[in-house]
Amino acid sequence: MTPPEDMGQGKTADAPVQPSAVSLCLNVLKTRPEFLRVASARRQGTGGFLLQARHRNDADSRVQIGFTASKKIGNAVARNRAKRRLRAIARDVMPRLAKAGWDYVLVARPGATIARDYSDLIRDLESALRQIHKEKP
RNA sequence: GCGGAAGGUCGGAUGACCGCGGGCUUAUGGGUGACCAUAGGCGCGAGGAAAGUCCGGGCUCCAUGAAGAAAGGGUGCCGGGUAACGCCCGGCGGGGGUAACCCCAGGGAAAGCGCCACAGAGAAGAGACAGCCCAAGCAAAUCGCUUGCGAUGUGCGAAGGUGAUGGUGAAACGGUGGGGUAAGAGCCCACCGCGGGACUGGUAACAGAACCGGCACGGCAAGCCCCACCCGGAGCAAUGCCGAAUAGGGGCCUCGCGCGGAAAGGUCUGCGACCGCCUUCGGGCAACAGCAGAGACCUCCGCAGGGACACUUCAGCCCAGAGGCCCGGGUUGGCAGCUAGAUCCCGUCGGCAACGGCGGGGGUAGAGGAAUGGUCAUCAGAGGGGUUUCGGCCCCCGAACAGAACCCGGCUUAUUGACCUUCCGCGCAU
RNA sequence: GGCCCGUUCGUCUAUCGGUUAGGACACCAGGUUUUCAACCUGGGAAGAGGGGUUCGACUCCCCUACGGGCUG
Repeated sequence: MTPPEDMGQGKTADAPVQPSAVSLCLNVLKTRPEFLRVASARRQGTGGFLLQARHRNDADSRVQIGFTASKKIGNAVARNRAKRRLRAIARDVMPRLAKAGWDYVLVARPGATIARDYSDLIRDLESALRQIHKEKP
């Protein structure tokens, strides 16, 4: 497995303007209107979760990510665990495949998000991002 | 050894890499600065229930304070513990278990009201009904004879007696046995039950009990209620501060601006020493102190009324506004509250215990859409499955319930198992 | 987070501690009709779960589960 610090250092060396992986993931969607806007745009289901995405038509080039786990997932422990796993795969995949100026929302699925193998979740997100970017508006 | 009972402890360990939330800190850059950004370093980071929100508090705000009463709600054997509790401890009473032990909202039903379906004669203060007994009387039968009277038993039987008997029912106005009687009945007796109870023990609940009473007083108060005690309401999304933005609002409702007095002060009117200014030297102007007066206003006092106080009273405050309700507009920022507290551990003393006193020691989650995740390694692991030469070895599976949101004390509920302590019953050995 | 309320046939709802738990719509069967609808007749179907009080609980009390509302 490639050491992540090598990858990060290489990126910052090439393009210092681009935000690092950490700051990228810190932009989190919070309010209900933001979530509703993203949900009304494109969506792509996978084995472990549902991905929603939308290109904000503004000058801001940041990437924003939101996480959703409804009461269907289970009790508070299960909901938190699902969000953590989604956050973990987003941290892994998003710096490589996310497009500037887009909002993404990851919606947990009952059972699957917690039970599915971690490497499968990574592959799910990679393929889902490719699909969702391929779609024509 | 088997089967039980009670109480307690733990809630996997170590490590690697990549990440998360606070805190402290270093460097660089920016900024006058508070500070911000980036990169590092150090250290900390969920529970026994963090849960349910069922009780009790702290804290904050609301109402000016005190008292009282009503309403409403809660608690309910006794004593103790506690900040407090509906919690805990120790007793008492009742029930269950061979026992260890467990369970119980466990005050009052002679203060009153209400209810007790169906069944049953009857369901609450009681007598009706059926039945039983029976004087008079009636009927037929037998016997005697003086032939229309007497006797005997039988049947019916108004009035009267009786409360034993009565398919029932959750519950039936004491039970069993004997005596007694026309039939019966605590009518009488024995035992049991019940009620009262001097006295004794105990702080008390309560226990024991001489003696008395022939027996009345059914159940339900988690039905209303009575008694005793407790309780103001809302909740950290409370609340305070800073900033931004909008507005500088609208509507509805309730009650009000009264009377009398005082004159210390303000005020006003008159007089006005000294000083000041002006002067045509006559005086004039202004005004402090002082004196006298006035009572419009301020002020003060009294009375009446009103006001918000959930109600009433009193006190206080206010009196020209005071108050209540609703609608509309803006913001979705920051800081505080925010974690050391009725705290935990150890020792010792008091206490049966809950707990308390004293001494010593320990401590770092504090987020704000919300932090613990991912990939692994080693070890531990009650036990289960497979294999077996029954010593074992090897392989596989193998933690549950669950995440702080102001903080504590309890209760309740969920939960993988393991371990420890004490106790009871049975069996075996000595 | 905090504060409240509720749970009865498939659905919406009644029900002074004593019932076989009532009604409407829906469902099923039969009748009517050439057939369908409508109509008529009949039928099935419920007290969230657990404990307690009581002779007896949908009803009263406690606990749990689930659902809903309000709140800056």
